[in-house]
Amino acid sequence: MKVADLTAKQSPTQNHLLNALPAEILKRLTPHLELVAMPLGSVLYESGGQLQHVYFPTSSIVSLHYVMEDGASAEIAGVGNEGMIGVSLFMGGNTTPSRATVQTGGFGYRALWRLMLDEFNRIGGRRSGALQNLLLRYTQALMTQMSQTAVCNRHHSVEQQLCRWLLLTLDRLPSNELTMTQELIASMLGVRREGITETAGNLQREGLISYRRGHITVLDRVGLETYTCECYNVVKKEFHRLLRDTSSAGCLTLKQKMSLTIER
Amino acid sequence: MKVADLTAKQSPTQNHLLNALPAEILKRLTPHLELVAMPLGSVLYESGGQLQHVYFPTSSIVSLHYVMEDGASAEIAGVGNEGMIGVSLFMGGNTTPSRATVQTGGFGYRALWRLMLDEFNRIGGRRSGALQNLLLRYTQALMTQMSQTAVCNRHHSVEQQLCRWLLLTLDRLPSNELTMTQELIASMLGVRREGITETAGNLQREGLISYRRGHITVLDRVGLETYTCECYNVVKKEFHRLLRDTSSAGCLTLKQKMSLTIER
DNA sequence: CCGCCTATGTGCGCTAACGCACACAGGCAT
DNA sequence: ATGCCTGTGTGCGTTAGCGCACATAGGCGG
Repeated sequence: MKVADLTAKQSPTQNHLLNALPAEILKRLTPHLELVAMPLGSVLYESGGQLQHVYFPTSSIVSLHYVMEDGASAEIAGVGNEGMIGVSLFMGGNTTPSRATVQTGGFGYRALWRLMLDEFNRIGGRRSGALQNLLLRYTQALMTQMSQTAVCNRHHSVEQQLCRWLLLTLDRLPSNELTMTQELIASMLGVRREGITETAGNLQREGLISYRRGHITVLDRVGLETYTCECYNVVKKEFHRLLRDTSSAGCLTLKQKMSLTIER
Repeated sequence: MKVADLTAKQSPTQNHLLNALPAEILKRLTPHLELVAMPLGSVLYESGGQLQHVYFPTSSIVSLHYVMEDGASAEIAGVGNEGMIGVSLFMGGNTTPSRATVQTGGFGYRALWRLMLDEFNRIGGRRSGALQNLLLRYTQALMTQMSQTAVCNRHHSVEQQLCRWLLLTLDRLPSNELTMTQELIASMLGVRREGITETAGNLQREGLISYRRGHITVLDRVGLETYTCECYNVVKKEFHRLLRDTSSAGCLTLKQKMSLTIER
């Protein structure tokens, strides 16, 4: 598939948050949404840097992570087509101590901060605006993800964490294949690369995944769910509860994913 | 000091958030703020439970933590006189997967959720209301704390984490003494009790703290700061940046704390 | 088709933290 | 003053994950 094909198929509604907006607001916003390529590794925000744009990924996945003084890092949360990068704008802080890096290359839409902020504070027919309402709910979902990351980091094994991470990433992608080196996964989870090699090897031996140099294919999603810790489900449920109307749009269902696997 | 003395001295302005509100709003709110005792161990919210009140601690400290299926737990963030319990109300979720438990007994003010929500959505003279603005900034500070907890859990030693935790707790208290068993600290950090015994023993040997059955006194605050990881400072700075005007009110300065130590 | 860069596999020894099993001791209730 | 409960000290063996040092192998560019 060529890049032209990919961009041709892009639409703001592929981002679940944008898709969940009332038609009126989306219409008002659309002319100001800029489609941008988000290549692997590009840094959307540096720690402490001022926000220029708010990003709505469609086919890309972004990792919010903190880089320590000694260079080690740890992911705090991930953001895909279910979410948005730039919550701190609406919270009033405009910047965060964490960094936002593209973890899976793809596309997304962005809008200038001023525009989004105005819309956030705009008053609809009754009390607060629909955008504000939606984004605040998303913020809470994001907080749940952060919390659960903290819990998971404390108590769960690398294997459990890898499964959680694979599942969360998978849920943001249209297919069963992640383009992702073990090195990169390791740096996301904040563990050794060898640790990932080992656990991924186990999962492959168990027939749950298969991989080749930088590509991981999930073969048995349900199996992964039994290997992961409760953290995955906590996050998943909370996203669903808070963003019901938006949680399935444009995303393949489990069934569709399974059939994709079989085709392969 | 008797309980009567303690309650007599209570005022909503001892909570930094309340204190930072414009006089007009605080005046409107005050009649609806109920002073409540918050004894050690009491549960303000159960995981998934509906919020009835929003709490503003004055002399108490509350721990937001997640309890796992196997009973183990981990703290996600702490809330003292700098903050508020019940952010999820404003975010629109009304409930969270985590639990809120009083970790240091004391007092606080609470208000019925309906009232707070109305005030949150009330429109001031210009764009959004002052309460909304303040609480959103607090929410971001809370997110920073959660994020840093995740990072710290991943990369730092028990000793570093204990120092961080002691400092964060100390910053919320009027004196240099924490009333706190090692068992409780361990359950907050999600580590073994023996691990705390050992580390606390080291810190005592180094002359940084001294303790006796359930009471820890910080002797050398600056020393602790050199032992802790960067996480403490990240959280501290971010709180200060986001809530400048509120960050010192009612709180003893370092100097005052040191002199308290010397008096002792 | 070849070479090379980069990703992955594997094997050490090492350490922090765990789990468990006690021994001891402070301080509140009687 | 005397118990006794609860908090603290200590000493094991065990283990997950680390750090390092390589060996191998996939697959892209020439």
